[in-house]
Amino acid sequence: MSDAPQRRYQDVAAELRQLIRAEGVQPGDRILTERQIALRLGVGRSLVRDAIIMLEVEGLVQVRQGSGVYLQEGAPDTATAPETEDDIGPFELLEARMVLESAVAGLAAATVTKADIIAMREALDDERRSITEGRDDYQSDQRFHLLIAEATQNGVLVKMVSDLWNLRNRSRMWAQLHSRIFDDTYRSRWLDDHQAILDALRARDCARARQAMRDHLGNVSETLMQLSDSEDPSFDGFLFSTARTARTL
Amino acid sequence: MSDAPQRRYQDVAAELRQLIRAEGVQPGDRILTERQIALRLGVGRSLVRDAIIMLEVEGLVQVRQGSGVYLQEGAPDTATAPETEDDIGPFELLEARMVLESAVAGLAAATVTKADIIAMREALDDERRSITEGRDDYQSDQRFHLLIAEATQNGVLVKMVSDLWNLRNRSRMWAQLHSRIFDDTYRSRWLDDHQAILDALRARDCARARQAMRDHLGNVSETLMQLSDSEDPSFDGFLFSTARTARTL
DNA sequence: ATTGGCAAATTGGTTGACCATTTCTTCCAC
DNA sequence: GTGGAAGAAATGGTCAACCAATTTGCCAAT
Repeated sequence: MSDAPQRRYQDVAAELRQLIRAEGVQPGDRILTERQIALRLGVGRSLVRDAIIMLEVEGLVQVRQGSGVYLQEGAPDTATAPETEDDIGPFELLEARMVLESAVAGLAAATVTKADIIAMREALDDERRSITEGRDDYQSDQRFHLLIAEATQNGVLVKMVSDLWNLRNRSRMWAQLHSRIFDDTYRSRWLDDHQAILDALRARDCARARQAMRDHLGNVSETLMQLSDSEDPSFDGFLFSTARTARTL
Repeated sequence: MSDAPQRRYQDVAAELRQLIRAEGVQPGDRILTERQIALRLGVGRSLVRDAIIMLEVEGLVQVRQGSGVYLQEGAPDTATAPETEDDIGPFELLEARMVLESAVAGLAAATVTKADIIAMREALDDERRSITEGRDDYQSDQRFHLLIAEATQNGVLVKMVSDLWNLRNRSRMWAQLHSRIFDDTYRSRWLDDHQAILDALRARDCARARQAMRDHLGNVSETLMQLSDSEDPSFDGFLFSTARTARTL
Protein backbone atom coordinates (compact mmCIF):
# COMPACT_ATOMS: atom_id res chain seq x y z
CA MET A 1 0.00 0.00 0.00
CA SER A 2 1.02 3.63 -0.01
CA ASP A 3 3.33 5.53 2.32
CA ALA A 4 1.25 6.94 5.19
CA PRO A 5 3.70 8.08 7.85
CA GLN A 6 2.71 7.16 11.38
CA ARG A 7 0.67 9.80 13.12
CA ARG A 8 2.16 11.27 16.27
CA TYR A 9 -0.74 10.39 18.53
CA GLN A 10 0.02 6.74 17.89
CA ASP A 11 3.51 7.18 19.28
CA VAL A 12 2.09 9.00 22.27
CA ALA A 13 -0.42 6.17 22.76
CA ALA A 14 2.45 3.68 22.80
CA GLU A 15 4.32 5.77 25.38
CA LEU A 16 1.15 6.07 27.39
CA ARG A 17 0.68 2.30 27.46
CA GLN A 18 4.20 2.00 28.72
CA LEU A 19 3.56 4.69 31.32
CA ILE A 20 0.45 2.90 32.56
CA ARG A 21 2.44 -0.28 32.96
CA ALA A 22 5.31 1.51 34.69
CA GLU A 23 2.93 3.14 37.17
CA GLY A 24 1.47 -0.25 37.99
CA VAL A 25 -2.09 0.91 37.46
CA GLN A 26 -4.65 -1.81 38.14
CA PRO A 27 -7.84 -2.40 36.13
CA GLY A 28 -10.53 -0.09 37.46
CA ASP A 29 -8.00 2.39 38.80
CA ARG A 30 -7.76 5.96 37.62
CA ILE A 31 -4.70 6.79 35.54
CA LEU A 32 -2.91 10.13 35.46
CA THR A 33 -4.87 13.17 34.30
CA GLU A 34 -4.48 14.45 30.76
CA ARG A 35 -2.48 17.44 32.00
CA GLN A 36 -0.11 15.30 34.05
CA ILE A 37 0.48 12.99 31.12
CA ALA A 38 1.12 15.91 28.80
CA LEU A 39 3.69 17.32 31.20
CA ARG A 40 5.26 13.93 31.79
CA LEU A 41 5.64 13.11 28.11
CA GLY A 42 6.47 16.66 27.10
CA VAL A 43 3.68 17.02 24.56
CA GLY A 44 0.56 19.12 24.21
CA ARG A 45 -2.63 18.07 25.86
CA SER A 46 -4.53 17.65 22.58
CA LEU A 47 -2.03 15.05 21.51
CA VAL A 48 -2.65 13.24 24.77
CA ARG A 49 -6.39 13.46 24.19
CA ASP A 50 -5.96 11.92 20.72
CA ALA A 51 -3.88 9.11 22.17
CA ILE A 52 -6.48 8.46 24.87
CA ILE A 53 -9.21 8.23 22.25
CA MET A 54 -7.14 5.58 20.51
CA LEU A 55 -6.78 3.58 23.71
CA GLU A 56 -10.48 4.06 24.39
CA VAL A 57 -11.46 2.69 20.96
CA GLU A 58 -9.14 -0.23 21.61
CA GLY A 59 -11.01 -0.88 24.83
CA LEU A 60 -8.10 -0.29 27.17
CA VAL A 61 -9.42 2.74 29.06
CA GLN A 62 -12.66 4.49 29.87
CA VAL A 63 -13.09 8.27 30.08
CA ARG A 64 -15.48 10.05 32.44
CA GLN A 65 -15.82 13.80 32.23
CA GLY A 66 -14.98 15.69 35.35
CA SER A 67 -13.65 12.52 36.91
CA GLY A 68 -10.72 11.11 35.00
CA VAL A 69 -9.49 8.31 32.78
CA TYR A 70 -9.88 4.79 34.13
CA LEU A 71 -8.19 1.56 33.14
CA GLN A 72 -10.93 -0.64 31.74
CA GLU A 73 -11.82 -3.60 33.93
CA GLY A 74 -10.80 -6.88 32.40
CA ALA A 75 -8.25 -5.28 30.12
CA PRO A 76 -5.49 -7.69 29.17
CA ASP A 77 -2.50 -7.31 31.44
CA THR A 78 -0.52 -4.39 30.13
CA ALA A 79 2.54 -6.42 31.03
CA THR A 80 1.75 -9.48 28.94
CA ALA A 81 0.35 -7.96 25.75
CA PRO A 82 2.58 -5.12 24.63
CA GLU A 83 2.76 -6.24 21.00
CA THR A 84 -0.43 -4.55 19.86
CA GLU A 85 1.60 -1.79 18.27
CA ASP A 86 4.57 -3.75 17.10
CA ASP A 87 4.58 -4.79 13.52
CA ILE A 88 3.01 -8.15 13.05
CA GLY A 89 4.82 -10.95 11.30
CA PRO A 90 3.27 -12.29 8.09
CA PHE A 91 3.26 -15.85 9.31
CA GLU A 92 1.82 -14.99 12.68
CA LEU A 93 -0.97 -13.30 10.79
CA LEU A 94 -1.41 -16.21 8.40
CA GLU A 95 -1.69 -18.62 11.29
CA ALA A 96 -4.42 -16.48 12.83
CA ARG A 97 -6.21 -16.33 9.48
CA MET A 98 -5.96 -20.09 9.14
CA VAL A 99 -7.52 -20.58 12.55
CA LEU A 100 -10.33 -18.09 12.06
CA GLU A 101 -11.15 -18.13 8.37
CA SER A 102 -11.28 -21.88 7.94
CA ALA A 103 -13.81 -22.12 10.76
CA VAL A 104 -15.72 -19.19 9.26
CA ALA A 105 -15.78 -20.88 5.86
CA GLY A 106 -17.18 -24.03 7.44
CA LEU A 107 -19.96 -22.06 9.07
CA ALA A 108 -20.62 -20.06 5.92
CA ALA A 109 -21.25 -23.26 3.99
CA ALA A 110 -24.26 -23.82 6.24
CA THR A 111 -25.67 -20.32 5.88
CA VAL A 112 -24.71 -19.12 2.40
CA THR A 113 -27.47 -17.79 0.16
CA LYS A 114 -27.82 -17.57 -3.60
CA ALA A 115 -27.13 -13.83 -3.49
CA ASP A 116 -23.90 -14.48 -1.58
CA ILE A 117 -22.76 -16.98 -4.20
CA ILE A 118 -23.44 -14.50 -6.99
CA ALA A 119 -21.49 -11.76 -5.24
CA MET A 120 -18.59 -14.12 -4.66
CA ARG A 121 -18.56 -15.18 -8.29
CA GLU A 122 -18.36 -11.53 -9.31
CA ALA A 123 -15.44 -11.01 -6.96
CA LEU A 124 -13.61 -13.92 -8.57
CA ASP A 125 -14.35 -12.60 -12.08
CA ASP A 126 -12.89 -9.32 -10.98
CA GLU A 127 -9.83 -11.07 -9.59
CA ARG A 128 -9.31 -12.94 -12.87
CA ARG A 129 -9.53 -9.68 -14.78
CA SER A 130 -7.11 -8.08 -12.36
CA ILE A 131 -4.52 -10.78 -13.03
CA THR A 132 -4.77 -10.78 -16.83
CA GLU A 133 -4.59 -7.00 -16.92
CA GLY A 134 -1.55 -7.11 -14.70
CA ARG A 135 -3.14 -4.85 -12.10
CA ASP A 136 -1.31 -5.06 -8.80
CA ASP A 137 -4.38 -4.90 -6.69
CA TYR A 138 -5.73 -7.13 -3.97
CA GLN A 139 -9.16 -5.55 -3.71
CA SER A 140 -11.06 -8.51 -5.12
CA ASP A 141 -9.06 -10.98 -3.05
CA GLN A 142 -9.98 -9.19 0.14
CA ARG A 143 -13.53 -8.74 -1.05
CA PHE A 144 -13.94 -12.48 -1.62
CA HIS A 145 -12.76 -13.34 1.87
CA LEU A 146 -15.02 -10.71 3.41
CA LEU A 147 -18.02 -11.99 1.46
CA ILE A 148 -17.48 -15.42 2.99
CA ALA A 149 -17.56 -13.90 6.46
CA GLU A 150 -20.67 -11.89 5.59
CA ALA A 151 -22.39 -15.09 4.48
CA THR A 152 -22.37 -16.27 8.11
CA GLN A 153 -24.78 -13.43 8.93
CA ASN A 154 -22.70 -12.82 12.03
CA GLY A 155 -21.49 -9.21 12.32
CA VAL A 156 -18.88 -10.09 14.92
CA LEU A 157 -17.22 -12.60 12.62
CA VAL A 158 -17.29 -10.09 9.77
CA LYS A 159 -15.59 -7.53 11.96
CA MET A 160 -12.93 -10.00 13.04
CA VAL A 161 -12.04 -11.01 9.50
CA SER A 162 -12.05 -7.37 8.48
CA ASP A 163 -9.70 -6.55 11.35
CA LEU A 164 -7.27 -9.23 10.20
CA TRP A 165 -7.13 -7.73 6.72
CA ASN A 166 -6.60 -4.30 8.19
CA LEU A 167 -3.64 -5.62 10.14
CA ARG A 168 -2.25 -7.10 6.95
CA ASN A 169 -2.72 -3.92 4.96
CA ARG A 170 -0.93 -1.90 7.58
CA SER A 171 1.92 -4.34 8.10
CA ARG A 172 5.31 -3.06 7.00
CA MET A 173 6.68 -6.57 6.73
CA TRP A 174 3.79 -7.77 4.63
CA ALA A 175 4.27 -4.92 2.16
CA GLN A 176 7.93 -5.85 1.94
CA LEU A 177 7.16 -9.50 1.23
CA HIS A 178 4.44 -8.58 -1.20
CA SER A 179 6.79 -6.44 -3.26
CA ARG A 180 8.73 -9.57 -4.18
CA ILE A 181 5.83 -11.19 -5.97
CA PHE A 182 6.67 -10.50 -9.61
CA ASP A 183 5.27 -13.75 -10.87
CA ASP A 184 1.59 -14.01 -11.70
CA THR A 185 1.75 -17.78 -11.36
CA TYR A 186 1.12 -17.42 -7.66
CA ARG A 187 -1.96 -15.33 -8.13
CA SER A 188 -3.40 -17.75 -10.63
CA ARG A 189 -2.89 -20.57 -8.18
CA TRP A 190 -4.62 -18.59 -5.47
CA LEU A 191 -7.48 -17.87 -7.83
CA ASP A 192 -7.88 -21.63 -8.31
CA ASP A 193 -7.92 -21.99 -4.52
CA HIS A 194 -10.67 -19.41 -4.32
CA GLN A 195 -12.67 -21.23 -6.96
CA ALA A 196 -12.38 -24.44 -4.95
CA ILE A 197 -13.66 -22.66 -1.85
CA LEU A 198 -16.58 -21.24 -3.80
CA ASP A 199 -17.44 -24.68 -5.16
CA ALA A 200 -17.49 -26.12 -1.66
CA LEU A 201 -19.74 -23.31 -0.47
CA ARG A 202 -22.10 -23.82 -3.40
CA ALA A 203 -22.33 -27.50 -2.48
CA ARG A 204 -22.98 -26.43 1.13
CA ASP A 205 -20.26 -28.84 2.18
CA CYS A 206 -18.94 -27.54 5.51
CA ALA A 207 -16.02 -29.90 5.87
CA ARG A 208 -14.85 -29.32 2.30
CA ALA A 209 -15.14 -25.53 2.63
CA ARG A 210 -13.09 -25.62 5.80
CA GLN A 211 -10.49 -27.84 4.15
CA ALA A 212 -10.36 -25.69 1.01
CA MET A 213 -9.74 -22.52 3.02
CA ARG A 214 -7.07 -24.28 5.04
CA ASP A 215 -5.36 -25.48 1.86
CA HIS A 216 -5.55 -22.02 0.33
CA LEU A 217 -3.89 -20.29 3.24
CA GLY A 218 -1.39 -23.14 3.39
CA ASN A 219 -0.47 -22.41 -0.22
CA VAL A 220 -0.12 -18.72 0.47
CA SER A 221 2.08 -19.47 3.43
CA GLU A 222 4.26 -21.80 1.39
CA THR A 223 4.72 -19.21 -1.34
CA LEU A 224 5.64 -16.49 1.10
CA MET A 225 8.01 -18.85 2.82
CA GLN A 226 9.91 -19.36 -0.41
CA LEU A 227 10.06 -15.63 -0.98
CA SER A 228 11.28 -14.96 2.53
CA ASP A 229 14.84 -14.42 3.45
CA SER A 230 15.44 -16.58 6.47
CA GLU A 231 18.54 -14.53 7.24
CA ASP A 232 16.37 -11.54 8.07
CA PRO A 233 16.41 -11.18 11.89
CA SER A 234 12.69 -10.38 11.91
CA PHE A 235 11.83 -13.53 10.00
CA ASP A 236 9.15 -15.31 11.93
CA GLY A 237 8.43 -18.28 9.71
CA PHE A 238 10.12 -20.78 11.96
CA LEU A 239 7.83 -19.76 14.77
CA PHE A 240 4.62 -20.25 12.89
CA SER A 241 4.78 -23.36 10.84
CA THR A 242 1.42 -23.63 9.21
CA ALA A 243 1.91 -27.38 9.17
CA ARG A 244 1.59 -27.25 12.94
CA THR A 245 -1.62 -25.30 12.68
CA ALA A 246 -3.14 -27.45 9.95
CA ARG A 247 -2.75 -30.54 12.12
CA THR A 248 -4.92 -29.09 14.86
CA LEU A 249 -7.80 -27.79 12.77
CA MET B 1 -20.18 -2.74 34.30
CA SER B 2 -20.60 0.89 35.31
CA ASP B 3 -22.51 3.67 33.56
CA ALA B 4 -20.13 5.44 31.18
CA PRO B 5 -22.22 7.79 29.06
CA GLN B 6 -21.34 7.69 25.38
CA ARG B 7 -18.77 10.23 24.33
CA ARG B 8 -19.86 12.80 21.76
CA TYR B 9 -17.15 11.94 19.24
CA GLN B 10 -18.65 8.49 18.91
CA ASP B 11 -21.94 9.97 17.77
CA VAL B 12 -20.09 12.22 15.36
CA ALA B 13 -18.20 9.20 14.04
CA ALA B 14 -21.50 7.45 13.40
CA GLU B 15 -22.84 10.49 11.57
CA LEU B 16 -19.62 10.68 9.61
CA ARG B 17 -19.92 7.05 8.52
CA GLN B 18 -23.40 7.82 7.32
CA LEU B 19 -22.18 10.93 5.53
CA ILE B 20 -19.45 8.98 3.76
CA ARG B 21 -22.02 6.48 2.58
CA ALA B 22 -24.43 9.21 1.48
CA GLU B 23 -21.72 10.95 -0.53
CA GLY B 24 -20.94 7.69 -2.29
CA VAL B 25 -17.25 7.95 -1.56
CA GLN B 26 -15.28 5.05 -3.04
CA PRO B 27 -12.32 3.32 -1.35
CA GLY B 28 -9.18 5.32 -2.10
CA ASP B 29 -11.11 8.54 -2.63
CA ARG B 30 -10.68 11.61 -0.50
CA ILE B 31 -13.56 12.43 1.80
CA LEU B 32 -14.65 15.92 2.86
CA THR B 33 -12.12 18.04 4.74
CA GLU B 34 -12.30 18.36 8.49
CA ARG B 35 -13.60 21.91 8.20
CA GLN B 36 -16.31 20.98 5.71
CA ILE B 37 -17.47 18.09 7.89
CA ALA B 38 -17.54 20.34 10.95
CA LEU B 39 -19.71 22.85 9.11
CA ARG B 40 -21.92 20.14 7.65
CA LEU B 41 -22.58 18.43 10.96
CA GLY B 42 -22.69 21.64 12.96
CA VAL B 43 -19.94 20.70 15.40
CA GLY B 44 -16.46 21.94 16.20
CA ARG B 45 -13.47 20.78 14.24
CA SER B 46 -11.81 19.09 17.22
CA LEU B 47 -14.83 16.90 17.61
CA VAL B 48 -14.53 15.95 13.95
CA ARG B 49 -10.83 15.23 14.48
CA ASP B 50 -11.66 12.93 17.40
CA ALA B 51 -14.24 11.09 15.30
CA ILE B 52 -11.75 10.71 12.45
CA ILE B 53 -9.19 9.23 14.82
CA MET B 54 -11.80 6.68 15.85
CA LEU B 55 -12.48 5.75 12.23
CA GLU B 56 -8.74 5.64 11.61
CA VAL B 57 -8.14 3.22 14.48
CA GLU B 58 -10.99 1.12 13.16
CA GLY B 59 -9.20 1.03 9.81
CA LEU B 60 -11.88 2.80 7.81
CA VAL B 61 -9.94 5.90 6.79
CA GLN B 62 -6.37 7.10 6.39
CA VAL B 63 -5.19 10.63 7.21
CA ARG B 64 -2.42 12.45 5.35
CA GLN B 65 -1.27 15.80 6.58
CA GLY B 66 -1.65 18.62 4.11
CA SER B 67 -3.58 16.40 1.78
CA GLY B 68 -6.79 15.15 3.32
CA VAL B 69 -8.62 12.16 4.72
CA TYR B 70 -8.94 9.13 2.46
CA LEU B 71 -11.28 6.16 2.59
CA GLN B 72 -9.04 3.18 3.25
CA GLU B 73 -8.69 0.83 0.31
CA GLY B 74 -10.38 -2.46 0.92
CA ALA B 75 -12.59 -1.09 3.65
CA PRO B 76 -15.75 -3.15 4.05
CA ASP B 77 -18.61 -1.59 2.12
CA THR B 78 -19.99 1.19 4.27
CA ALA B 79 -23.39 0.06 3.06
CA THR B 80 -23.17 -3.53 4.22
CA ALA B 81 -21.47 -3.23 7.59
CA PRO B 82 -23.11 -0.46 9.63
CA GLU B 83 -23.49 -2.55 12.74
CA THR B 84 -20.08 -1.85 14.21
CA GLU B 85 -21.64 0.61 16.61
CA ASP B 86 -24.91 -1.14 17.32
CA ASP B 87 -25.16 -3.23 20.40
CA ILE B 88 -24.19 -6.80 19.77
CA GLY B 89 -26.50 -9.65 20.63
CA PRO B 90 -25.26 -12.17 23.22
CA PHE B 91 -25.84 -15.14 20.96
CA GLU B 92 -24.20 -13.53 17.98
CA LEU B 93 -21.20 -13.02 20.23
CA LEU B 94 -21.33 -16.55 21.59
CA GLU B 95 -21.40 -17.96 18.09
CA ALA B 96 -18.30 -15.96 17.22
CA ARG B 97 -16.58 -17.15 20.38
CA MET B 98 -17.49 -20.74 19.55
CA VAL B 99 -15.93 -20.39 16.12
CA LEU B 100 -12.76 -18.69 17.30
CA GLU B 101 -12.05 -20.01 20.76
CA SER B 102 -12.59 -23.69 19.99
CA ALA B 103 -10.06 -23.46 17.17
CA VAL B 104 -7.72 -21.53 19.45
CA ALA B 105 -8.04 -24.17 22.16
CA GLY B 106 -7.16 -26.86 19.64
CA LEU B 107 -4.03 -24.99 18.62
CA ALA B 108 -3.12 -24.22 22.22
CA ALA B 109 -3.11 -27.92 23.03
CA ALA B 110 -0.18 -28.25 20.63
CA THR B 111 1.81 -25.34 22.03
CA VAL B 112 0.97 -25.12 25.73
CA THR B 113 3.86 -25.04 28.20
CA LYS B 114 4.15 -26.06 31.81
CA ALA B 115 4.10 -22.43 32.88
CA ASP B 116 0.88 -21.87 30.98
CA ILE B 117 -0.75 -24.83 32.72
CA ILE B 118 0.29 -23.50 36.11
CA ALA B 119 -1.12 -20.05 35.36
CA MET B 120 -4.39 -21.58 34.17
CA ARG B 121 -4.67 -23.70 37.29
CA GLU B 122 -4.27 -20.58 39.38
CA ALA B 123 -7.00 -18.86 37.41
CA LEU B 124 -9.35 -21.77 38.08
CA ASP B 125 -8.49 -21.74 41.79
CA ASP B 126 -9.35 -18.08 41.80
CA GLU B 127 -12.61 -18.76 40.05
CA ARG B 128 -13.52 -21.45 42.60
CA ARG B 129 -12.80 -19.03 45.43
CA SER B 130 -14.86 -16.37 43.69
CA ILE B 131 -17.89 -18.67 43.55
CA THR B 132 -17.74 -19.90 47.14
CA GLU B 133 -17.27 -16.37 48.42
CA GLY B 134 -20.23 -15.24 46.34
CA ARG B 135 -18.19 -12.61 44.55
CA ASP B 136 -19.96 -11.45 41.42
CA ASP B 137 -16.84 -11.15 39.37
CA TYR B 138 -15.84 -12.61 36.04
CA GLN B 139 -12.19 -11.61 36.13
CA SER B 140 -10.87 -15.14 36.54
CA ASP B 141 -13.20 -16.50 33.88
CA GLN B 142 -11.88 -13.99 31.38
CA ARG B 143 -8.34 -14.56 32.54
CA PHE B 144 -8.60 -18.30 31.91
CA HIS B 145 -9.82 -17.82 28.37
CA LEU B 146 -7.11 -15.27 27.65
CA LEU B 147 -4.42 -17.58 29.01
CA ILE B 148 -5.49 -20.24 26.52
CA ALA B 149 -5.06 -17.76 23.68
CA GLU B 150 -1.69 -16.68 25.04
CA ALA B 151 -0.56 -20.31 25.06
CA THR B 152 -0.70 -20.30 21.26
CA GLN B 153 2.17 -17.78 21.29
CA ASN B 154 0.31 -15.91 18.58
CA GLY B 155 -0.25 -12.24 19.46
CA VAL B 156 -2.90 -11.80 16.79
CA LEU B 157 -5.02 -14.58 18.24
CA VAL B 158 -4.59 -13.11 21.73
CA LYS B 159 -5.78 -9.76 20.50
CA MET B 160 -8.80 -11.27 18.78
CA VAL B 161 -9.93 -13.18 21.86
CA SER B 162 -9.33 -10.08 23.94
CA ASP B 163 -11.43 -8.01 21.54
CA LEU B 164 -14.30 -10.45 21.87
CA TRP B 165 -14.28 -10.09 25.65
CA ASN B 166 -14.19 -6.34 25.31
CA LEU B 167 -17.28 -6.48 23.14
CA ARG B 168 -18.97 -8.61 25.75
CA ASN B 169 -18.03 -6.33 28.61
CA ARG B 170 -19.41 -3.32 26.79
CA SER B 171 -22.61 -4.94 25.63
CA ARG B 172 -25.75 -3.54 27.18
CA MET B 173 -27.69 -6.67 26.40
CA TRP B 174 -25.12 -8.94 27.94
CA ALA B 175 -25.16 -6.95 31.16
CA GLN B 176 -28.93 -7.27 31.21
CA LEU B 177 -28.81 -11.03 30.74
CA HIS B 178 -26.05 -11.39 33.27
CA SER B 179 -28.05 -9.62 35.93
CA ARG B 180 -30.51 -12.51 35.90
CA ILE B 181 -27.98 -15.08 37.02
CA PHE B 182 -28.80 -15.44 40.70
CA ASP B 183 -27.99 -19.12 40.86
CA ASP B 184 -24.41 -20.25 41.49
CA THR B 185 -25.20 -23.63 39.98
CA TYR B 186 -24.43 -22.25 36.55
CA ARG B 187 -21.07 -20.94 37.54
CA SER B 188 -20.11 -24.24 39.15
CA ARG B 189 -21.03 -26.03 35.96
CA TRP B 190 -18.93 -23.64 33.94
CA LEU B 191 -16.05 -24.19 36.32
CA ASP B 192 -16.30 -27.93 35.61
CA ASP B 193 -16.22 -27.08 31.90
CA HIS B 194 -13.07 -25.06 32.43
CA GLN B 195 -11.47 -27.94 34.30
CA ALA B 196 -12.27 -30.28 31.42
CA ILE B 197 -10.61 -27.86 28.99
CA LEU B 198 -7.54 -27.64 31.20
CA ASP B 199 -7.32 -31.43 31.42
CA ALA B 200 -7.42 -31.70 27.62
CA LEU B 201 -4.70 -29.08 27.30
CA ARG B 202 -2.53 -30.88 29.87
CA ALA B 203 -2.92 -34.07 27.84
CA ARG B 204 -2.02 -32.06 24.71
CA ASP B 205 -5.08 -33.54 23.06
CA CYS B 206 -6.06 -31.05 20.34
CA ALA B 207 -9.35 -32.65 19.36
CA ARG B 208 -10.47 -33.02 22.96
CA ALA B 209 -9.53 -29.43 23.80
CA ARG B 210 -11.48 -28.17 20.82
CA GLN B 211 -14.47 -30.28 21.78
CA ALA B 212 -14.31 -29.24 25.44
CA MET B 213 -14.33 -25.55 24.51
CA ARG B 214 -17.22 -26.11 22.12
CA ASP B 215 -19.18 -27.92 24.83
CA HIS B 216 -18.45 -25.21 27.35
CA LEU B 217 -19.72 -22.38 25.16
CA GLY B 218 -22.67 -24.58 24.21
CA ASN B 219 -23.53 -24.88 27.90
CA VAL B 220 -23.23 -21.14 28.40
CA SER B 221 -25.46 -20.57 25.42
CA GLU B 222 -28.04 -23.01 26.70
CA THR B 223 -28.13 -21.35 30.10
CA LEU B 224 -28.52 -17.89 28.64
CA MET B 225 -31.22 -19.17 26.33
CA GLN B 226 -33.23 -20.35 29.32
CA LEU B 227 -32.76 -16.99 31.02
CA SER B 228 -33.76 -15.08 27.92
CA ASP B 229 -37.17 -13.70 27.33
CA SER B 230 -38.04 -14.67 23.78
CA GLU B 231 -40.72 -11.99 23.78
CA ASP B 232 -38.07 -9.31 23.84
CA PRO B 233 -37.94 -7.78 20.34
CA SER B 234 -34.16 -7.62 20.46
CA PHE B 235 -33.89 -11.30 21.30
CA ASP B 236 -31.50 -12.82 18.80
CA GLY B 237 -31.33 -16.39 19.98
CA PHE B 238 -33.38 -17.77 17.13
CA LEU B 239 -30.89 -16.31 14.69
CA PHE B 240 -27.87 -17.93 16.22
CA SER B 241 -28.60 -21.43 17.22
CA THR B 242 -25.37 -22.78 18.60
CA ALA B 243 -26.50 -26.21 17.45
CA ARG B 244 -26.06 -24.95 13.89
CA THR B 245 -22.56 -23.76 14.70
CA ALA B 246 -21.53 -26.88 16.58
CA ARG B 247 -22.39 -29.03 13.58
CA THR B 248 -19.90 -27.21 11.36
CA LEU B 249 -16.90 -27.12 13.66
C1' DA C 1 -22.75 13.00 65.64
C1' DT C 2 -25.23 13.20 61.26
C1' DT C 3 -26.81 15.16 57.23
C1' DG C 4 -27.75 18.47 53.74
C1' DG C 5 -26.16 21.66 50.70
C1' DC C 6 -23.06 24.97 48.87
C1' DA C 7 -18.63 26.33 47.00
C1' DA C 8 -14.11 25.53 45.47
C1' DA C 9 -10.94 22.56 43.13
C1' DT C 10 -10.27 19.12 39.74
C1' DT C 11 -11.11 17.05 35.44
C1' DG C 12 -12.35 16.36 30.77
C1' DG C 13 -14.70 19.23 26.72
C1' DT C 14 -14.57 22.95 23.28
C1' DT C 15 -13.11 26.71 20.69
C1' DG C 16 -10.26 29.71 17.80
C1' DA C 17 -5.91 31.15 16.36
C1' DC C 18 -1.72 29.84 14.47
C1' DC C 19 1.95 26.24 12.53
C1' DA C 20 3.75 22.69 9.12
C1' DT C 21 3.08 20.08 5.19
C1' DT C 22 1.24 19.11 0.85
C1' DT C 23 -0.94 20.35 -3.33
C1' DC C 24 -2.25 23.42 -6.91
C1' DT C 25 -1.40 27.53 -9.72
C1' DT C 26 1.14 30.78 -12.03
C1' DC C 27 4.65 32.59 -14.61
C1' DC C 28 9.13 32.89 -16.49
C1' DA C 29 13.24 30.93 -18.82
C1' DC C 30 14.44 28.09 -22.45
C1' DG D 1 5.27 24.79 -26.31
C1' DT D 2 7.61 22.79 -22.33
C1' DG D 3 9.89 22.43 -17.71
C1' DG D 4 10.56 23.94 -13.65
C1' DA D 5 10.73 26.98 -9.88
C1' DA D 6 8.34 30.11 -6.88
C1' DG D 7 4.46 31.20 -4.32
C1' DA D 8 -0.32 30.99 -3.13
C1' DA D 9 -3.97 28.14 -1.38
C1' DA D 10 -5.73 24.34 1.07
C1' DT D 11 -5.28 20.86 4.50
C1' DG D 12 -4.27 18.54 8.67
C1' DG D 13 -1.39 19.44 13.26
C1' DT D 14 -0.66 21.91 17.51
C1' DC D 15 -1.33 24.89 21.19
C1' DA D 16 -3.29 27.81 24.86
C1' DA D 17 -7.15 29.75 26.89
C1' DC D 18 -11.64 29.17 28.37
C1' DC D 19 -16.17 26.19 29.30
C1' DA D 20 -18.90 22.57 31.61
C1' DA D 21 -19.44 18.61 34.39
C1' DT D 22 -18.00 16.12 38.35
C1' DT D 23 -15.99 15.38 42.65
C1' DT D 24 -14.44 16.79 47.08
C1' DG D 25 -14.58 18.89 51.41
C1' DC D 26 -16.14 22.18 54.49
C1' DC D 27 -19.66 24.14 57.41
C1' DA D 28 -23.99 25.01 59.21
C1' DA D 29 -28.48 23.18 60.56
C1' DT D 30 -30.64 19.54 62.87
